[in-house]
Amino acid sequence: MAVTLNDIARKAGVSLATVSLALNGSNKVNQDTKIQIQEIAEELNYVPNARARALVKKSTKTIGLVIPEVVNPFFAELAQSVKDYVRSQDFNVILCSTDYQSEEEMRYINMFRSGQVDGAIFACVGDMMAEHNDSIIKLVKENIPVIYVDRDGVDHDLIPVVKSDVYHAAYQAADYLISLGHKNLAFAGQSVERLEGFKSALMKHNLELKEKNIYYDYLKMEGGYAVGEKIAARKEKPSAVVCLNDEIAIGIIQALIAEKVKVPEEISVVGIDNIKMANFYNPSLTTVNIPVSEMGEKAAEILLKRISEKALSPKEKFFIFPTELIIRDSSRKIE
Amino acid sequence: MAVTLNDIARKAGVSLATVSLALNGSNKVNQDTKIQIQEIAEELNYVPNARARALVKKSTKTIGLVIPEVVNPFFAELAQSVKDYVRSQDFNVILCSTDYQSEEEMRYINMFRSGQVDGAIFACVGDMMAEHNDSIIKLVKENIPVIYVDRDGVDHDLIPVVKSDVYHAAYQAADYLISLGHKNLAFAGQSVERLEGFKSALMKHNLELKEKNIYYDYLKMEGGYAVGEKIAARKEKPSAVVCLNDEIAIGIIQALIAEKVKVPEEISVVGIDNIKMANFYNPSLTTVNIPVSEMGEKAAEILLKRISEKALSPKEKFFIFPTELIIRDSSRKIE
DNA sequence: TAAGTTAATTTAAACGTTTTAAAAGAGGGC
DNA sequence: GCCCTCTTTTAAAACGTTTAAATTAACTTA
Repeated sequence: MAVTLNDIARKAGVSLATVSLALNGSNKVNQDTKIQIQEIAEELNYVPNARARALVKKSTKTIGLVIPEVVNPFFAELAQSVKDYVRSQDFNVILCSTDYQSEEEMRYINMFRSGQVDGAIFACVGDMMAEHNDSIIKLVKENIPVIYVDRDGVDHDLIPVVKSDVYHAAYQAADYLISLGHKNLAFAGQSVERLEGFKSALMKHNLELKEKNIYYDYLKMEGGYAVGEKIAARKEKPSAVVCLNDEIAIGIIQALIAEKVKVPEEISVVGIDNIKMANFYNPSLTTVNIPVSEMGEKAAEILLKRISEKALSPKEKFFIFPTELIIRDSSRKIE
Repeated sequence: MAVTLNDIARKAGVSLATVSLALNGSNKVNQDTKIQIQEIAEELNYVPNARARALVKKSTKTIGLVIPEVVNPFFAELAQSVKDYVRSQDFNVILCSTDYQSEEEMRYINMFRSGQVDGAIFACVGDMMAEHNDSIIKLVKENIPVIYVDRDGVDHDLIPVVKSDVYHAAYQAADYLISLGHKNLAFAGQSVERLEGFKSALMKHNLELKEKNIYYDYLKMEGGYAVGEKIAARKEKPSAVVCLNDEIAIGIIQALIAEKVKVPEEISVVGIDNIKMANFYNPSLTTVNIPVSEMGEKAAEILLKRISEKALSPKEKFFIFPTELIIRDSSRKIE
């Protein structure tokens, strides 16, 4: 059986309270006793029982990280950076991937209410989870702080939001393509904010947006591939495509190439995110960088701060990160 | 404040024990009382306190998953499948990525000893962590079951191992290239088992292995790129390269293309793992599939079984998964 | 009607910590 | 020897569950 404070107390001939105090470095226990107790603890290979400690301290030193999926470079990087930061503060992270299932997110919210975590980060694309915002706010009111990362359509005093300016990112991508001479632009992916940014660039240059140039399809690489095939099949093709993210862009390019449409010679394709693979893809991908690691770190940082401060309403509410156009080989001037 | 069993008991006019029994569906509490209690619990929005429950049940319904990094498609997929399985059994997973740091793995082992998890999966490439095997075995003796996934150089009765036959995978890759007429093969990456498999294929066909054709370099995409540059700079180049994994293969191809060496026309490149990107890369990557999802699910399954059974020594020890050659566009017959 | 059964409920201990208030001990000054 | 102060130690409550054992009530049965 695992050794407890009691075992040490017996062996040292002192009370269990003294042992607890000693091992927690209290200065009201005698130096000699303290050292002796620490030695015995060492000798018995004592490790404090995290479950018992969690009960009395009302804290598990664990946070929940809710993301749609880990098998997605963007969220993987987010997870990595969140984990790195909280780990430096002796916290752990429970991996809560929902696979885009609304009920699964709800299950996590309930798990959080049970006190298994001290706080949580919700990162989510789209607003399919909007129905849960009320439950999440309840969570916060029950003193489980929450941070949103890039979650659309949310605005509540109790929940800080860390986000990048994806509206601007889409604008940058489109604006850049237009500056290369493109006039017939398409957009792929389902994101209100990004689509709006895209539109605003067209508007600024008095370009028309054709409805058939918008592909609202599903978001992964396979979905991108399907869109690429559709584009390749068109008689009169757009000369450039802005994609919701790099994965979709890669899917589209792959399909275009398979259908003998040359990228970037015939069609320029631009992504958003700047995942690592964007730089290693062939052709390397022009994209708009979203500083996801910095965002994850910031989210983790403010979450832990809120956990330790226990103040219900945060002082700052928005943390917006700038995006940056990264020009590579999947885009080029139109002849 | 959060509502407790006591609050419900008071409101229902029964003892706290009855409430506990009722909410846990015990059949020794009267139907009517049970229903009444459940209604009150519902009304008060009661959620059992996971910390208290963990203390008395000596279980957190949480496992630890130790991997080098999530930002790596292979481990991301492993994490996903492990999470999916344990979640179906109402368990959670703590994400323990070590970033290849030995001390970090040790910190996790200590965390596990504190009873924050009911069991753990250690997935690790290479044997850089061999120094910890003793500590891990201690963990198991303290009744925290452990499963290894693809961890080399380990053989202990208390620890089941889930692995793929990577020796054979490398053999398959090399054997296939040789069957295409290649005679001057290179190998990239640091893995004893895979290199041995590679060698055995050469041996079988009486091909010579040149020392300069082995690139022991570091394992990520950037490392692959560096190797690709070195190969491109050689006067007399190998005609085919077998890589430790797909990421390295992609890095190599990217460098070769950048240096105007055509893949597969001049050099065939074959990976191992069959990550999703292998199918979307350009050229699509010939590789050897490792069924990582199945492996993750199996590991999770036997871990949970061991947790529930509490038997120290497992019946079965090895779970080996077959690999499969996937032929795509990054390899071709030699002229 | 007393003893025996069964069903429903409660009491109380247990899990292993932390922490507060109180007790005990040590030393000093008078 | 007594009081005071300061340091060190301890007892005990608390955290919110689960659960074995004990109690109570209601009902059978001889």
